[in-house]
Amino acid sequence: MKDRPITFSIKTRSQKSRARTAVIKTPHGEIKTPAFIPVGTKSTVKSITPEMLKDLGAEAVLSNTYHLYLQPGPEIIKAHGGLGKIMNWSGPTFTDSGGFQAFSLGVALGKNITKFTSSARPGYDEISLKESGHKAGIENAMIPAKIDEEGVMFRSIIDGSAHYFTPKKSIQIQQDLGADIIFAFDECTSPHEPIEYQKRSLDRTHRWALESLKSHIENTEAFSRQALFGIVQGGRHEDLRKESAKFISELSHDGIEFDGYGIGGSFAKEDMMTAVHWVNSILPENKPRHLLGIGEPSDIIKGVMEGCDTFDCVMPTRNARTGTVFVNDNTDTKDKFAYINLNLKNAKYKDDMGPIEEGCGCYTCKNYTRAYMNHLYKAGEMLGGTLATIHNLYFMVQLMEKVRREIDAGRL
RNA sequence: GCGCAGAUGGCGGAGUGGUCAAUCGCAUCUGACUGUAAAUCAGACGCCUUCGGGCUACGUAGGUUCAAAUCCUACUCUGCGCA
Repeated sequence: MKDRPITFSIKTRSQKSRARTAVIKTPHGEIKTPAFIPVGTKSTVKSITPEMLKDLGAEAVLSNTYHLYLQPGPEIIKAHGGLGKIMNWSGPTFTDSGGFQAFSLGVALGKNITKFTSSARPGYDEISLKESGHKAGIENAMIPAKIDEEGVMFRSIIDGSAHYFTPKKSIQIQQDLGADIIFAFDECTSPHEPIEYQKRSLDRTHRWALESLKSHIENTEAFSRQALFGIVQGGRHEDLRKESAKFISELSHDGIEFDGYGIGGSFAKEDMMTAVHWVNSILPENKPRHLLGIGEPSDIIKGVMEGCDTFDCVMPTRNARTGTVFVNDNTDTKDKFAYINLNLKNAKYKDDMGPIEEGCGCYTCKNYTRAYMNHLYKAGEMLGGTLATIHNLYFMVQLMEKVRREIDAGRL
């Protein structure tokens, strides 16, 4: 394993938890970890420019293979010189493999299912599942993602055309897209699948991991400039999670292993960190661990303490567009990371002359009032989404900076 | 003044004898959002309720009918046309 495109240098290891601070060096710059990676699915972080993204302090962007494959197509991105070039983002980039879409466009579609279940409300999910699935009126034959042993048959969400994704295909597309860090093709299972299915799926994901690794190594040019992360699955089951962590961390081809690891899949919110704990007990410490699709600030803190280094999530950007912003809660003296959500569309903000968050250093808070934000949403003006996205991402950046400070100071 | 058309919930606008507290859209209020089919989606939206139901409503006032937002009469108002 020499001359890999990324390096991972640990700076501080916490004595109190599994947290660590480190730096991931990529061909396009450094990422100080723990870090939050904003999601720019279709090669744009929705509603903001790369300059805004840079100004608010973000260090990297994560895009999606499936979406970019369908539109504009990998050849167009390649012709521009890659993902970073086409979107005018000079920093590090990640691409997700499209494996998550096997879930989000498959069993989850239209059914109000997320990757989280709730063990606190047994039976609840099954009921809402049935009802909402019926309500969505999606015929089984029309489901836009169907999984078999070799890959996933996607029905384009744009024009209905059929596209078969295999691990090899996902990797080839990701090589064309040219992100610094790419992910193995996996299956994100629904939390509602029984253990038998989780088991079968895990075997499949493991086979796909090997194929992904082989496909990447085969392309020596791409291999030399792009790091590949393997993905651990296994749902909520201890044996499966541990088996997966062991398999993925030991997997090699021609003596070459993954450059880092993604932790994916479905959880119950209450025991997500238990699953992450099992996994990180096994994953090697000297490589970066990315917790896929997480999350909410409180979840990220837990993930950091369990030894995860990078995180991506649509929550800050999506919530911003739908009117919800994160605000630090300084009244909570016990939790230094306490925060609350404000829904700026609420009537109570229509004459609120204060900024989203008092003392916040973001562009939005320095220049605009809550009343203005409320007005923008009510009027359907897209600037509302833009300004709130700036605030929420700035919040995440500040949160991670604080997390790193706390770890370096030996307090986390 | 005459003729024609029309008056429905915050607004627009369906409904033309019972299944209408009244389709739908907008507005409003609230909630959701965790590897983005998401600048989206869901719920509430006359009043009261012990959530079974009860009450008041479709310009106003009468009338017909077992039953009226729907039919008849008068009135008020609005629009258009003619004087």
